[in-house]
Amino acid sequence: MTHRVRMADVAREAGVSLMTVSRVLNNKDDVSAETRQHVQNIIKQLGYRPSDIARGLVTRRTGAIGLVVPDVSNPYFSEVVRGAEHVAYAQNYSVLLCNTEEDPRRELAVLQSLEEKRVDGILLCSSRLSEEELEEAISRHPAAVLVNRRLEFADEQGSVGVVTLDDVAGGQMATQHLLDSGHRMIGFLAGPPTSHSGHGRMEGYSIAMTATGVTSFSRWIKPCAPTVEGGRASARELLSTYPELTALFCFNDLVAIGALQACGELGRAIPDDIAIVGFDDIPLAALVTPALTTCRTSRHELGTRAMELLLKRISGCTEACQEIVLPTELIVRDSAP
Amino acid sequence: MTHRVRMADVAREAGVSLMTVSRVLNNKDDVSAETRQHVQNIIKQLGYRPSDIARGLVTRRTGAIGLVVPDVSNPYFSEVVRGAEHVAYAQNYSVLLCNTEEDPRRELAVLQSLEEKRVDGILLCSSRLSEEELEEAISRHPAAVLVNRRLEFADEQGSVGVVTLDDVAGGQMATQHLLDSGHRMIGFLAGPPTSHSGHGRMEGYSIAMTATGVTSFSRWIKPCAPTVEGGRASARELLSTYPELTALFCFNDLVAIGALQACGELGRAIPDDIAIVGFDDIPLAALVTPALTTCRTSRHELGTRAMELLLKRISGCTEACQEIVLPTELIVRDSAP
DNA sequence: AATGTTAACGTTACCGGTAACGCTAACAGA
DNA sequence: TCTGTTAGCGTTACCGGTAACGTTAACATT
Repeated sequence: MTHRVRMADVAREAGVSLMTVSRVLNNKDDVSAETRQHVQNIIKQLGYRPSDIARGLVTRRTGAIGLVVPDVSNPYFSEVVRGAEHVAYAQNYSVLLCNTEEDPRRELAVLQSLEEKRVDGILLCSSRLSEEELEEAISRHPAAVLVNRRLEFADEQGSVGVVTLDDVAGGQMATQHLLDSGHRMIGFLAGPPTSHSGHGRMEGYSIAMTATGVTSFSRWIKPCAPTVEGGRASARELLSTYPELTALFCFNDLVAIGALQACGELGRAIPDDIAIVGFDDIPLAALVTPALTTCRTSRHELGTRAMELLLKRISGCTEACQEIVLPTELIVRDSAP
Repeated sequence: MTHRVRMADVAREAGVSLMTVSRVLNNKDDVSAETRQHVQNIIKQLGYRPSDIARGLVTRRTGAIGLVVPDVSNPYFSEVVRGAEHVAYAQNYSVLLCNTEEDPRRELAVLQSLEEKRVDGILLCSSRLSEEELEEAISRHPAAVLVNRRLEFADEQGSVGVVTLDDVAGGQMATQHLLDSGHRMIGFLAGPPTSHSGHGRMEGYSIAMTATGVTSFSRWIKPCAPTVEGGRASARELLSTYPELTALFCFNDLVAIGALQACGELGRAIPDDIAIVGFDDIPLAALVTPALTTCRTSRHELGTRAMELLLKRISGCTEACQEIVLPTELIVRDSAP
């Protein structure tokens, strides 16, 4: 291979100017049908591929979206990614996937790198940045949408789009389900203290408990790592300290599965001794024994809606393109019938 | 925001030439320490970010890798992605993630788009393309590594890197484990007929069976979709047709879990009536009841090794940069003790 | 006939960087 | 004193496209 074929080669070979080739490539008018066909033949014959780089330099648009997630291998985010990717592809955008590996410094580095790549917009999932860092980062990008995180002080009107789950309603629904079954001593394995979703779910839990007249439940709230092991360890501790608990509401399904294991080890039968409710309805939730009662969240829809919102904002929509809150759905299975 | 700040702005503000700014940005010599510091101050003050687009146009390198997978939300691939992404990031490459959604036409489209993006190389996982299409696509890219797929006719020496699992050894090991436990009537749920991995695992199965003197086992081989539901349906059929089977070796863990469910429905106890072995050791494998005996494949390592190989090839390594075969490891749990 | 109009194409000036030189002053060595 | 070397910086020509104009010939209009 001596030289990559470029537009000038096509133009020379076809006996036309650069602009005619450009017009053919971009399906513009002002080209006769025969010339167009002829140029297309030459393009195919030469195996020419236009350079998005050169095009991007002059058009100031890259057709690329930066998609930032804490961890692709987390099934939660990988489904979000898939949804987002699907929508982007359908509208001829490409996706630059960036893992932060849950590291805020890396998140900042990644956001800077996306700036240098001149992406047309960013989709930022579950950002771990501080309010200031986040605002700064967003302001430096032409368009941005946050998933599962909101800005407290949205100082500039509509400077960013937001897509979240209705965690409060979800937490309330899950807790109410347990309350309706007669439970009153309900513990909450709250997930990471920094998680915004966790706070929302806790708020829903509190609302339901308070509304039913249960008080002094705050000692039954225990933070934990959002993993099977985290749930197992914290459930053991919580159930040992407060053996009177008859139910557990868990930050997510992984934690709930850990709680399942802990109950097994402590000889507490599910759901007879302890009822358990998770969150997310990951595929695993239906497969464990007993199957998990949980709040379903459509992660795929989270991704699609967020990407749709972002592309709209890139196209200039500012009103009615700011916030979307997705509902959750209670899925009743064996762990809390 | 009137105008994005560019290098010329920095140069003017700092009272130096463009090249001096460029040298500072790229950490080159021939700049005095004080000038360097001064320019860096101006850069920070102006919030300047160099344009990878413009840089890419002149250097002919983008620092981007195209990563093509059938489905990110498949936990198998999402771990490969994570491994690959980690290595790329560590070497200052960025990753363009592309989902083919298991569609060969979309795979072709994605590969063409990556050409236009002028990526420095591609990492292609479990390609569903035909031999010819694959060769063509690879030849059009500056560097390429295949994962879980090999070219039959590697006509050009070292035109592509390959990273695969030792499916044959894995299949043999899994089958041998069952044989060692005294089983002779061992069925094989083979996965999709088009899967290269499936073929390898079947070969390992055949070798072990034949070596132990078991013959006419080919009727016990049944293809199936690589999913829980696929495994369940095929296991039901296979066990109904050949109730004499005492063990099942499964294409992957999802299929094995489906088989688990089928056995439950048919009233066959595991492992007493039927022993089951899966493949991959996905996180779920340890969590189902009974826990799955399976062949562990390090998907993360598949990703890291493949990306390392690709980056080496991009750097010009052609010898000793062609093929890597990763071993598998038998993980014995309750489903086939 | 003179003057629009329009379809179909070509010219040129960038987009924002870097490579490859060129230049200059200061200092060393012969 | 003259030449060579080197540190430190500047000039210029691209990289491969597109936007914004020109241009031209054919035809319609007045």
